[in-house]
Amino acid sequence: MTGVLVEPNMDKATELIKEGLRKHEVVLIVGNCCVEYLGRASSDLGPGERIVLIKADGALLVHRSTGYEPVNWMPGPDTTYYVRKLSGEEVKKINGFNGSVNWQPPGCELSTRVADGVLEIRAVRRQPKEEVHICFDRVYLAAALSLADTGEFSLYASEEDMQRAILARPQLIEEGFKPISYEKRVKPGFVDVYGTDGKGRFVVVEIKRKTAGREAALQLAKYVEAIRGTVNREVRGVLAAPNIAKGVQRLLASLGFDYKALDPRKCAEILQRTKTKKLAEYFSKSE
Amino acid sequence: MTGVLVEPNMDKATELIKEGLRKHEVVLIVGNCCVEYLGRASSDLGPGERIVLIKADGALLVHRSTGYEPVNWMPGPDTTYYVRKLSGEEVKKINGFNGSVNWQPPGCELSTRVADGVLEIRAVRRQPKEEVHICFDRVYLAAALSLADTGEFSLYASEEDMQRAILARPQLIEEGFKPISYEKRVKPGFVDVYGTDGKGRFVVVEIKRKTAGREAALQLAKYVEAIRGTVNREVRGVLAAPNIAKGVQRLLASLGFDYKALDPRKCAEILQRTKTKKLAEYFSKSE
DNA sequence: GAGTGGATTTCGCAT
DNA sequence: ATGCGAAGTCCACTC
Repeated sequence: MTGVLVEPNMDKATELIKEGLRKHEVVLIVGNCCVEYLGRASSDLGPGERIVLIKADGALLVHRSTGYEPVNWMPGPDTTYYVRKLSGEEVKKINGFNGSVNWQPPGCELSTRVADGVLEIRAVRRQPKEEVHICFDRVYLAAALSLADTGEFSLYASEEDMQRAILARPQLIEEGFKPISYEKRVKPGFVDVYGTDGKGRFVVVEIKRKTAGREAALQLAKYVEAIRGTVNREVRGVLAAPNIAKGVQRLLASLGFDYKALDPRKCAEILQRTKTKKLAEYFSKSE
Repeated sequence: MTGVLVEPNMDKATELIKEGLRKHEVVLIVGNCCVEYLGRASSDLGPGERIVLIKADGALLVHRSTGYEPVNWMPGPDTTYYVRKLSGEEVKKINGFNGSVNWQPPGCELSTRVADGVLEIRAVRRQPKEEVHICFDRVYLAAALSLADTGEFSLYASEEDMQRAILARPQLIEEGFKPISYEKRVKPGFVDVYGTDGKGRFVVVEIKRKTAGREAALQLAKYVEAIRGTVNREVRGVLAAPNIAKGVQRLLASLGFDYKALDPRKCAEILQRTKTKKLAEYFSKSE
């Protein structure tokens, strides 16, 4: 951690903030401010005490005292970009800053200035073109933080995880199910998982990691119809989801499709217990 | 502002945090921590230095050093709920805390405890059932903040605002344009604004608050076709948007429709300058 | 309470 | 760069 100032005067606060921004540290400001936004929309926020967070990648958040979302913000620059090394033809993908990189990111610019006891912070972004202006007339707390954070983040049971779990253990759908492909391209979109059942019929599996609603059933119908138009064999539809919205069960039945309860946490557990492959590795030589 | 502690020991930090939570203040913690989430999904976040923000309504955010989004979070309790007054039958809608309310919200519970020099914060939510656990082994900065924030937030130029601006000042579309109705029901959906031009032809206006893409032109085409099928008069289509995607201009021309540049900020300014009515008030006696 | 649609959505991946 | 789809989306509104 670098510096914390409590009830600083504007000059001291500005100095700390400028230095923190220059070093790409995380800057934290609590104070009385107004905020203006111009860009994808326009907004004005009258005076009030707020928390402003400027992150190492230039992301800026203005938080009020309630609510999950910031009242105003500027996303960080798009930190995924390619760098062609000067000493060769190697192309490298860089995600975000890694501390040693000390060149300006292409997307976002932060600047500060003080005039008449008012601290103004401007964040400007080029793509899309937008600006956030913050004016502080009081600063209660200012901090420039050098956060060391290498902890790994794991999220279990995303939709892709559920796909992987099904490919790793096809009987999650039903005994005899054999996957042929995943993300199969059809006219209306992509089929989550595609395979055959114990009787050789084609099976289209639509996965939802949350309660399956009407749109899931209709999406499945689109895919099944699309495939029926291209193959000369019976095609079944299976909706795999942790649960199913009230009434959609009947819609599904009227469409002639099946529902298979599939718990994402269980998928997460399966993926944790069993050796997992990447999706592509399940079909190294198939369509 | 209530209290700020820099490099406090765990007991002092805990005391401040507990007191801040009890008083529904905004609590800010910077330190080394692990985070676990259980609920709609599951996640684990290994050790690292982060910023934790707990807001007055119980919303909890765990921010890493980069990115717009918190790595873990708990939304505030659903703060829109109904209270039936004991002294009568009146039913009142309450949105969030207003400081004087000192009873626990029904949605979320926060608790803290210290064991072996580790500060643990637990946030539990009932609907949907989920939990966030944060364990700090180091705290660099802890603050309990009483933020006075009554500033009004205004966002300009939603699509509805643009509708209102057009109804208030029809010449934004073109001289001679006379609105007949808004949100007119037709088979495929709703026409944003519907009216006549200076030569008595019907005009269908499709509004986009952002760059109009291909889908906007096609949507307009659907509406125009639908109306052509029901009336025996010429029907024009006008796409009103701040700008138009490359190539869509030509699509629009080939469909025989017009494009009218319409800046949402200008709409916002018009609505600010002119006395505004609610949408319905423009057509108190028409369909 | 559940469902529907919008967002200054953000974020990631593919083309 | 653009476009598409998912998200622990959140959030406001309607039924």
